[in-house]
Amino acid sequence: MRISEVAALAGVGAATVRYYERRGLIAAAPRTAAGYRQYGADAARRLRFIKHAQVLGFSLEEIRDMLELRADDRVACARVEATAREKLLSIRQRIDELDRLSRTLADLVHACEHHRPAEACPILLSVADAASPDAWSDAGGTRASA
Amino acid sequence: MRISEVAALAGVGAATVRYYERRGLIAAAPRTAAGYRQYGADAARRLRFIKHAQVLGFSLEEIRDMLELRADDRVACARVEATAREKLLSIRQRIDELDRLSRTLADLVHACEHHRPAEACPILLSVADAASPDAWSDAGGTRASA
DNA sequence: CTAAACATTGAATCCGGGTTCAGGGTCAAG
DNA sequence: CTTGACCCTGAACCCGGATTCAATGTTTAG
Repeated sequence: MRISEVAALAGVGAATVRYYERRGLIAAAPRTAAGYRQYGADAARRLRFIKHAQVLGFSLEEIRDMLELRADDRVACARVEATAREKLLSIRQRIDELDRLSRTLADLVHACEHHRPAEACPILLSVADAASPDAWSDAGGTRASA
Repeated sequence: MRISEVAALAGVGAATVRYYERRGLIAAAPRTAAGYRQYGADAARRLRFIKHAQVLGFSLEEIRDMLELRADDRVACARVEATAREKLLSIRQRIDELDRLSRTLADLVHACEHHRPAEACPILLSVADAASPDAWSDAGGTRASA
């Protein structure tokens, strides 16, 4: 199939496929006599792998490295696992922090429910507790007119 | 204190502080006669809040929006609350996505634990094999944002 | 007084991850 | 044969988020 077909199957644009090729994430596709790239189903799978890995928080470079490990059979699994473990840790950490922030925010929204005047708005008074008390209550405005 | 001091307290570079000022994330600091920016502890707190929010995955623009809630002193509490609610929703969505990702990754890492040779690496199999990209497309497959 | 170590500015650069553009070829239908 | 959809290439551009540079001014310790 041609590039835009494989791209569509993977949910990316044709330009992105070429870009991945340049970046070494996918092999240079065989060409027709006219120079058109030709892809098989495997290419679509590989592209989907890349997208998935990206969604999981891997950078293109990390993904390329993982894909390259396929050549290096002996160590591959362990290295891939190590990379995945690292990502897992950082994702969990992120979840944790977001969770704390969401609880803080939820409390404040809840406290806000009685539509007070702005000077008494609990959010305005203390939203940033999760980060550090008072981060909001100074610097009287975000205006930065130079 | 001067710019590099406050920057150090927040764990960023002085250039970043100026950059944040330009971007409207922090107020323009008062200046000495010579034009040097002067900061108080509040500025450091605000910077730390920004860094923290960034780590949580908020863009500078989102962070600025959050901080601007404070700038609109006159606006009713209701508006503030609505914005906070929006943020809360997006945070929860984020948590949700990350949670799904972490479960997928954890499954894969777990499957990896017996240090198979690369031919059997579950992570690599998902790209190498026509058989089952499912490990990725099922658990992790819900679209990332939007 | 001098030199180091700060500060100022705007502009340029960098990185990641793409997208768009210009200026062509190719192919199938009518 | 022409039209329109597709493809090619390399280069330029975009965005977010900074960082670095150059040219110049200020502060401070010796």
